[in-house]
Amino acid sequence: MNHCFTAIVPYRATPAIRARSAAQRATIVAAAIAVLTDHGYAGCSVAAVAARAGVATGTVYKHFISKAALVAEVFEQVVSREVGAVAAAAAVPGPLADRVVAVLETFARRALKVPKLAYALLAEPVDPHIEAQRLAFRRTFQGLIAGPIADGVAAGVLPPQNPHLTAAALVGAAGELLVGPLSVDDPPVDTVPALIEFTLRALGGHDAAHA
Amino acid sequence: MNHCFTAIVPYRATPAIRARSAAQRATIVAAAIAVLTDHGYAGCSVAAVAARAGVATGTVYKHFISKAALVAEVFEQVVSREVGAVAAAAAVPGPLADRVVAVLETFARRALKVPKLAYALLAEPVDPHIEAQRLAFRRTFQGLIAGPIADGVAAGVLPPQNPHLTAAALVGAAGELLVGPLSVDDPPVDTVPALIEFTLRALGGHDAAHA
DNA sequence: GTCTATAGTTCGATAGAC
DNA sequence: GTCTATCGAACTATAGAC
Repeated sequence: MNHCFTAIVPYRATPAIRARSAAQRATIVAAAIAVLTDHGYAGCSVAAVAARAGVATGTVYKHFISKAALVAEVFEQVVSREVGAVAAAAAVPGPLADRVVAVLETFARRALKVPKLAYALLAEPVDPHIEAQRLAFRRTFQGLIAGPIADGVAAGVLPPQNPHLTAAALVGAAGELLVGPLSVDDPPVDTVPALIEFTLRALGGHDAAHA
Repeated sequence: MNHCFTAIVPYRATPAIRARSAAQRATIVAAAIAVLTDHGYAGCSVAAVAARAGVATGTVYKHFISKAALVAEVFEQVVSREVGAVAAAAAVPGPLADRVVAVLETFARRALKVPKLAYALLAEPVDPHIEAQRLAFRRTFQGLIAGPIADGVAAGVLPPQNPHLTAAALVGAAGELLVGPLSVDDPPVDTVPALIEFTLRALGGHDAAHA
């Protein structure tokens, strides 16, 4: 009788083990978000993330093939969260121009609360692969505000314009406008009002919104 | 007497050699710009640049320590050229709002003429070091249009606004608005008019400009 | 998970300049 | 004659496909 048989029975993770592994993975991602929030991408070393998660550095690589893979998942989660928050703001009833403003205001206010994180997501130099995620992120945001703009144009409360182009311009404007304030320790208080004014003027709906 | 002295006289490049080397370096940079213009950053391999310059790949590394160093110089040259062109557009006399429009229109028209190159400079995922150059590039552009905006506000032809924030928003808007059109083969013809309309509305100077 | 393809980098040989 | 610039093939690492 050969007991190799038992030896070669492949390792099968029990549900408990699998759950533990998933929990550890989630802990690591959460730790990475925390580090990113506190110290930005520059301070987001694998060692720092591991320490924050209470695991060894090598453990991170049991769950992610590389730092880039970890960061990619972090970006995805954070972006999903932000998109959700912003989409909720877009769903409130009210004048169409105000919905667009609500989206951008929500986006900006949330960004200014976690400046390091927002800067990492918006502008901080990162690896090309993550850079590609940014492009997708922006496109998603554009989609969220192109709808209300198109409705506003159709309803005649906004002047004729290509909704997708205006949406792209507004997303770019919001991002770039935030980059400066996000880089300093004390973001100036007039950033959000400035963005709102800019948006209302750019939509051409300042008067229309009051109609 | 020891004739080692003559032997250890170090090699000193003659002016002719130095000029030749500088010319070759310039040739390589020009070739890199050409490749970037034709095929974007994705097609900008060292081998492709060397072939275009008519030199061997190894020769590139005699002038640049790495591909990143080459690309950094390429970016710097191209950006200088664009900044110069745009600064000239900003210098023409006329209503202040129109100067801002002229800057953005010049920027956009030039970009649309060399879409691959412009996309590489504006949005294509590149290495972090080059990414940092982009941030500086944008800040330079902001400076170019913040002046006329401030003048316009001071003169009362533009509504009250923080010129630097509006400038940042407009730069971001122009960049983001161009990303889409630059990615497709045939950029839509309405991109530049849309940018101009957007800019005039955002400045709040549509009426003021006609005054 | 392995394999292939591609791209950045390096290095020894050669040819030509001083 | 010595020394160096140039070449281009080889190496290595990484990314994407099966």
